[in-house]
Amino acid sequence: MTANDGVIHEPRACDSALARAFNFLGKRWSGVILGTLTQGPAGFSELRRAVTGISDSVLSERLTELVGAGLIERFVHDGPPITVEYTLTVAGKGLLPAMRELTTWAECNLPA
Amino acid sequence: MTANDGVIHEPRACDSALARAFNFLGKRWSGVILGTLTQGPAGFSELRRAVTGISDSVLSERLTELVGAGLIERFVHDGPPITVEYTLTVAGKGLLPAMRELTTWAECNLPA
DNA sequence: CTGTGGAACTTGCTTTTTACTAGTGGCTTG
DNA sequence: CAAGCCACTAGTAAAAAGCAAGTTCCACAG
Repeated sequence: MTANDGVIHEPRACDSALARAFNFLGKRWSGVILGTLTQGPAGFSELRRAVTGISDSVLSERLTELVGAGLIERFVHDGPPITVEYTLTVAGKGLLPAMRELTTWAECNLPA
Repeated sequence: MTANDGVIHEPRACDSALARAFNFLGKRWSGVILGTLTQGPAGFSELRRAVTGISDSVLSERLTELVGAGLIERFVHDGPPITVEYTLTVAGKGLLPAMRELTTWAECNLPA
């Protein structure tokens, strides 16, 4: 160690912010749920239908997580016909541009 | 069915392109691997160090998948000291803008 | 030439996540 | 009041991820 003191081969880490993002998005279904919600609020069954393939329990779990993370909100409208509505929070809406980028990318680069 | 023929309450599906994107990105680690590779090519061990927490077997699997999907390429430089290098393909590089969006979003909305 | 160590994986086994039913309680519809 | 939708919760089985070790090829130290 003669000349390059201090510059100890930084091991090239992935951006920690990106890593944090993929703590949520890297979980199966989260991205699609968020993506669906970008089109507007939805109820539980509506989401289940939109996110083809997901099961009730996992949807419930993912929603709880995302609410906990502050990306979506859960509103209970008690009618009498009590309904639940999930919407994006401000933080969640911030994902819109990224989602759009992702969508256009997928359209060009991922054949169906 | 009198006036609204054809407009049968479309069940609001998530954009299929987005869903396709999350077929890859929705898997644990894929996003971070791709994100690391946006900073330049890397070898296996380099990736293992960059993607903190991933195991060898999963990294190997993810890389194979991503190669198969055409997002990254695997080059074998046989020296004698034979080394392998993973780089983004053109399709993979197309993810850059989306990644950037995601990173800035995470910086603002996801506290460490 | 023996020993240490890195690169790039693969294999085998355990633990965590997901998925697949079912079931609950409130409320509407016929 | 039976049948059905909504929003979930519970229980269990299958799939994925994690962990630890082993492998081959090579380089460098002693």
